[in-house]
Amino acid sequence: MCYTKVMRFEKVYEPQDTEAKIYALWEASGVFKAGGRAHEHEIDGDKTEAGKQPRETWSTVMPPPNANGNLHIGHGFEMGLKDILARHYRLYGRDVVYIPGADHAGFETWVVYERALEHIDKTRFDFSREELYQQVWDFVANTRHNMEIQIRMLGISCDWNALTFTLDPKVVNTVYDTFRHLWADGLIYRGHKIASFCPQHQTSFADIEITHKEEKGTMWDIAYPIVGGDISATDDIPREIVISTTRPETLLGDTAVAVNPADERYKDYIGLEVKLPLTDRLIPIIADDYVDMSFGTGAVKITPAHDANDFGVGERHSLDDISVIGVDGKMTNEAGEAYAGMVAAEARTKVIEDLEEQELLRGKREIVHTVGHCYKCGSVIQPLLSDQWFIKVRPLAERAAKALENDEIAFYPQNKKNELLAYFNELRDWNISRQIPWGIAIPAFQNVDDESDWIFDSRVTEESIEVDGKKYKRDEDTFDTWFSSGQWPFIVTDYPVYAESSPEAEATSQSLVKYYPNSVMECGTDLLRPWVAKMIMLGLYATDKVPFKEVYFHGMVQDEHGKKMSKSKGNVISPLEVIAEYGADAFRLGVTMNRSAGQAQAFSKSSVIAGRNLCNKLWNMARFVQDKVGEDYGEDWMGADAGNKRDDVNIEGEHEETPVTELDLRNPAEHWVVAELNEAREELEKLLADYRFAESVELVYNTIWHKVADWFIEAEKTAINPPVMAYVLEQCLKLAHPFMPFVTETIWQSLSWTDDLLADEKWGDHAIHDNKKRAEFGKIMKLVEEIRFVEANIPEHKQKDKLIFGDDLLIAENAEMIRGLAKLDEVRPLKDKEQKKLDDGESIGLRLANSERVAWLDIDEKTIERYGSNLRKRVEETRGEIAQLETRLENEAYVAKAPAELVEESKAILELKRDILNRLLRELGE
RNA sequence: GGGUUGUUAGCUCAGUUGGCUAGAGCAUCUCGUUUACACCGAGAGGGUCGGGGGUUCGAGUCCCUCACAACCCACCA
Repeated sequence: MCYTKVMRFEKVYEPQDTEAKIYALWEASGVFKAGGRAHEHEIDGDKTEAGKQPRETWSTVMPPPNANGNLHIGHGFEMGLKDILARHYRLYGRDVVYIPGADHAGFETWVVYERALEHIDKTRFDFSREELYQQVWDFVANTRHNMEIQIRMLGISCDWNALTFTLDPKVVNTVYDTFRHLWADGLIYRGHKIASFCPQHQTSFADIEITHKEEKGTMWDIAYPIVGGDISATDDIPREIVISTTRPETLLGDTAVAVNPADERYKDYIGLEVKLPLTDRLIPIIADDYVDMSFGTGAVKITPAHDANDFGVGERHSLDDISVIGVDGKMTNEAGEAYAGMVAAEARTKVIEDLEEQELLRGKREIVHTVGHCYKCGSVIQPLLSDQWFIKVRPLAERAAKALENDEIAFYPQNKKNELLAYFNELRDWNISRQIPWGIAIPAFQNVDDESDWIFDSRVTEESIEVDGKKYKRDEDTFDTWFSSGQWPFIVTDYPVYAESSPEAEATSQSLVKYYPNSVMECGTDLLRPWVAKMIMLGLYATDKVPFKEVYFHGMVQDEHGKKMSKSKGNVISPLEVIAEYGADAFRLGVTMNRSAGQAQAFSKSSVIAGRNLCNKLWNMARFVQDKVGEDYGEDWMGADAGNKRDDVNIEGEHEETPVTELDLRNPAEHWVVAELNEAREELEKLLADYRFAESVELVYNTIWHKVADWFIEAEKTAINPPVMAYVLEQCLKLAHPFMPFVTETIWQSLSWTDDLLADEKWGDHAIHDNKKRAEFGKIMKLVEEIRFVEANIPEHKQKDKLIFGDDLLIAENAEMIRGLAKLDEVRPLKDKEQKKLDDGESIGLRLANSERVAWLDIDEKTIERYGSNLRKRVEETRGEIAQLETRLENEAYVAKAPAELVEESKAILELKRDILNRLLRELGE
């Protein structure tokens, strides 16, 4: 492995020039592999060696992005967040794995392929399942690795060796295992019931795949003539029953009319028969509680084959079901000659016309109702009676709910737990079969002589098989993609399922078993129900464990104006375009800043710009440090040939960074910066443990820019101390690396004294500071700020001032630093004659009163007067603050009830403010 | 019809358990070529925290209520 020094410090950081090279470096090194490079060289040694404890693991899996698609901004966000965590925990020496995935995207890809078929005037029905599968496979082959390249562009530190494709054999095998176990446990059944069909795609959907939209529609009142019965005896009761419907075409499949048993209006009708309009059939009038008396006419047509509720009614009353609409959305032969072959919408018009002709239409009104649509093509969903595979979901959902109630999984934000609980509590049986060929074939075969005889068999490539002398025909359906991806965490870690063998027995050196359950699942709120819920249910079922210990939901990234991004609106922002313009680090920072868990928020370009600026700032800081430290820096501990050694991996584990033990902190600024960096690191650890990403970015930004660059580097310019500068830079790079990996690594590779990879660095020991010295720098900062304030507030004041100090050791010891920071002409002690003037009560300049220092700026009286008005403003402010504090402390209830420290603090601040006021007044000569 | 979340500076958003002067980035204004950085430095302006009420010594934060917005769920024909 060769890390040739290819990087040079250009004036401006150009991410486009280096990102790909840096990623290649990482990937080749093996740092992203499960456990990192620890097992490859001696850093952590052999785990079996006595005394060595296995490192604590940290793991996460990627929601597999569509293998053939392009990453969208949500992917970039989600992967960026996980990458922050992965890199962060590597820095802490954890045994980390971030497992990538690639999704065959069953339905999505199928839709695209079907469209391509249309172009060559073919349909799916022209081919066998195998042919179609192979064709789709070839169709997507050339774009198969599209998104993998894009993940690299984002700098994601995932273990490519662990990459799992959703059609990999191990996925299929485990999915079959699960299916078989569910079957054996009686949780799989072949359901003859209403399923939601998309007539365009000719497949059924799960409830969750249907989008409901409010739409205007028409409700028709239709008269069904009553046949027979003795109701004719009374003339005032009409010989018809009027029902209301929005879907008159389904009337052809009616097998009853229902009324509420408690409905006085229809009491006498129950048990009678009506003639179903447009047909010759007689259907009964039945009573069922399901009917809402207050809605419409209080009488409902019952079409068991085309409405889920009606199906239920039909079951209760043993009604026939007649399918009048087929899977293609067209009327079937059952609908009668006049309608067969028409699409449902046409049939509706014709039915209305025919009813009108027969004078059976009694009313018509416009209403707004909700209609289910295909989430992909927008077609109106047809509820059709069909045979599908279902999972009895109650036992799974109840177990999952219990795990949630027992807090086995922590949720960020917390309220998502309740949302999920509500979902588990209302979840109904899950249709897991799909009528598309691109997916995992369902391993089930049906006895050709006995429709009800289904067997499990994984020989899905055989169209028919023979078992015990009986011939079986395979099911042509495939699994719902969520059924397989719901098993993702234990599939990708090869975790032994159904307790067939112990996890310990399975664990080999290459095994990822120890990474299950995952430390965290991080994904968008949109995946709560379709994915996270399924993973919890199936994870518990297959492994007896929750699949992850914590779940973090990020909110959806909207466009710059807070609108949902969608292709149809044309407001989609591509992460790749952002990266091309600003770099991957800037993208990652920008998208992470200003966000909180679970909250949908607008994409903010200005945040990306802020991120870009930070990269540049850090870059230039590094250039400066390298320049001051010199090319030879580090030779004394790396050996004289250090410069040449850069060309090889430093596998001897020698010092690759500034040895902390050799650090000699020489001035207050150095003590201060060391303390600030130590605190930032501790704070960062806490923030990330709570998944407070935005605040973490802010912390890093603020530390690097407003602490290290603005104060430490500026202070250091007056007294260069190479080891400390180098150390501070290294700490900054480590602090920032999880958030902006490319620029920090590029810098690491460009510095003369660092070696190996920043991505494989650990937080080592940190330097020790002296608190008193640190506090001194705080005082120096206050003084400098006051000087800057004074100078900025004197109109037309351009000269460089001198600072004169009296009996003030702090200024005396740090005169040069203060001069540099405040851009003063000179900092010098009081001269005798000035002391005399002071003794005589004369002015020697502007007394700096706000910072508790004995010091003056040599400004003449006229200038001081000009400054006076500003000073008076400050006096007023201070008086206001004092008044506020006094009022608070005079409030007996406050003093009695507020915590003692708070009261003490208030008192202390009051003292300080009074002191400041006195000085200000003195400055003004009042 | 139910449920959830939100409404804080011009814009995009932070603000964990109520604690005193509400923060950041970007934008704006003034000044500044100074040993890295104009993708820069120094300084400044800008908020009655959606309206109203309540609890509390103290409310952006808790409670009630109203308004508006977004999202999710739902079998009303």
